[in-house]
Amino acid sequence: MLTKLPRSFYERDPLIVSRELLGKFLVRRTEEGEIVGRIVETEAYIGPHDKASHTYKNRKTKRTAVQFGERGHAYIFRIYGIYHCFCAVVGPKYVPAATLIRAVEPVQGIELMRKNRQLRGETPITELTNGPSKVCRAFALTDELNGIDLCGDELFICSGEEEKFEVGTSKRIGVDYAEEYKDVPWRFFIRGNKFVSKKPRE
DNA sequence: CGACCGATCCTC
DNA sequence: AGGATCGGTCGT
Repeated sequence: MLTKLPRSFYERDPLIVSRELLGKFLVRRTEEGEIVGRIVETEAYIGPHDKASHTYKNRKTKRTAVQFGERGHAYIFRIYGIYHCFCAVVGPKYVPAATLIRAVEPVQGIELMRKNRQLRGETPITELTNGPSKVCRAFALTDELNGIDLCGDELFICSGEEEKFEVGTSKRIGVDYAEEYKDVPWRFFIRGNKFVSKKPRE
């Protein structure tokens, strides 16, 4: 039994929210069916001080605007021209912050995920959603869904039957340019889970 | 306006 | 190890 997370869940310290999103269920409803994945890896980006964040120095642009709005909305952005990343806007009001969903464990709608990924040939299930842009492909998350309310019915996150797990932390992936913020332990993952994107060095 | 580059992934 | 591919960002 899945219960949609209330907005108050997102309106807390970004590091707490990022950690507590582990084990929760990401749900996407499309015309073709419902897709569900268990979140196994997240990262926190906390403007305005975090040099890895798009909202560093409170940079407010067309792209980053949703991070300055109501908590609990989707921040979806394009990366390397061809991929997307999906975050939940989190934190106290007026602090632009987001939790990047880096990996999920497929739970439901697995064939639809495969179709959305447009992969040729057989791909092991562990390769389906073990990275932020793979999650976006599998869950059909594109620019049009940027800013969508995660308290709505198209894309949302639920609590449910939570298996017990240990939380691991590490530095974030792909932000080595961020100077004194490049090594902060703001990546969270379920220890030992097969669907985590990269072998963590804790 | 031009140059540079990225919260990535796939193929060689 | 390198390429895809384009909008954000910043310097001229």
